[in-house]
Amino acid sequence: MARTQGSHAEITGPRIRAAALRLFAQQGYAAVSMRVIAREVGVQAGALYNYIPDKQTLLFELMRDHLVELMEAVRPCLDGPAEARLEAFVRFHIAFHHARLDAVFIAYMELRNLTPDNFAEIEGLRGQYERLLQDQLDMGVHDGAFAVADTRIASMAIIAMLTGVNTWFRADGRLSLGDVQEMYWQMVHRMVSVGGTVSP
Amino acid sequence: MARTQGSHAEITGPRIRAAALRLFAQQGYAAVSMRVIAREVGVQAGALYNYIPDKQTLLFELMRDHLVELMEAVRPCLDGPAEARLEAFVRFHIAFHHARLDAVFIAYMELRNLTPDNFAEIEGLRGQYERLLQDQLDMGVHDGAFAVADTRIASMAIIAMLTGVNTWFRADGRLSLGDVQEMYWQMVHRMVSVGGTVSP
DNA sequence: GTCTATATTCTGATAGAC
DNA sequence: GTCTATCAGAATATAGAC
Repeated sequence: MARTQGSHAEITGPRIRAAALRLFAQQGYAAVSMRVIAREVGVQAGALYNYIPDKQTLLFELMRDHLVELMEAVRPCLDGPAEARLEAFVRFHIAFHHARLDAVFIAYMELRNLTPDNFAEIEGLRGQYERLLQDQLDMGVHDGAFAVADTRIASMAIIAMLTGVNTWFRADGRLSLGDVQEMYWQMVHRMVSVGGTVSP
Repeated sequence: MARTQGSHAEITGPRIRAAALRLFAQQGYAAVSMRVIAREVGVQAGALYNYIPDKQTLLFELMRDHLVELMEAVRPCLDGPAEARLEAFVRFHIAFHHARLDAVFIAYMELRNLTPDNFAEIEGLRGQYERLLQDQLDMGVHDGAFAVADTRIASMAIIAMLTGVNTWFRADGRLSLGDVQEMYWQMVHRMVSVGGTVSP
């Protein structure tokens, strides 16, 4: 039997998430009403509740899905010699985050709008990613490939520096994404190199 | 003649700003109502409008005052040889921002809640501060004190790295603020030094 | 699966008494 | 300078028709 007219289960769910992602990033979670999300999708506000239990869960799942995808995508960067792994991580972080401006923005800016339980889960995922970089630095120091006074501080500094690219880089500017990846890798390389020297 | 009972003009204004600063930082501008601010101060919502024209202006002035204070406080860091100026800037940025967690948070997170005119003014002030660091790097490169491929990129990277301290550093942790200032200066020093070498 | 209608609470801002 | 009362509208979420 044909589907009831006006029924679009397979596409409405993803469209709600896509609209919420963009609107939350542009205006903020608290400033975006369920009615505005519904209008963007082309349904009435009540229909949203066929797909999401409430607004809070919608926010939480957007953040969780982003971080889970990040953790899966970073895996290929963890093979090879220490310096190659770090370079791969730097280039990956910049490219992955540039391709997901809205999700990155939300994952950083809307933490305070999560319930305590949801906040704990998101912070756990973020901590795993930060720990990943710290482990890379620890192994490089152990190998003698890197010289870093405090790998926890260095990993936080590097992640902040790389994520900061999203605040100013636009693909139509004077630099390509490849230019930016190259320059950031040079800066990170200098930061962690033994004796402050970088071999050519 | 004695002041009307219940009248506290001199202290209510600053208390409104202090309460708004803290609440906006904790919950976000859009999530904080005028009634909640008023309750925090200990007055009724209507009384707030003796001190501020509207909620938007309250947010704008908090951000503007923070950035104006930042621009004034950074001035003493701009004297001396290139390397000393950069070290002073690094230490200053970390200390100044650590002492103003709420204002820094708001100045970064609530930009999207400003009207276009107010946004332009705030972005102008932030741009002045970023340009200040870039000028320092330019002068150091010109002197031969620094080797930096792109001073604009390097200044954005350094500011993001330094501001990121606010996301994880707490004074009761394993490191003192002085420890952190020292380690970040070492990392920045390595990043900008000629030939990637750092003299002892 | 989507609609309309609704319950309940809250919102920013103003008017006028004191 | 602060209060109370109020306006006009928006918020999240639910109920029940189709």
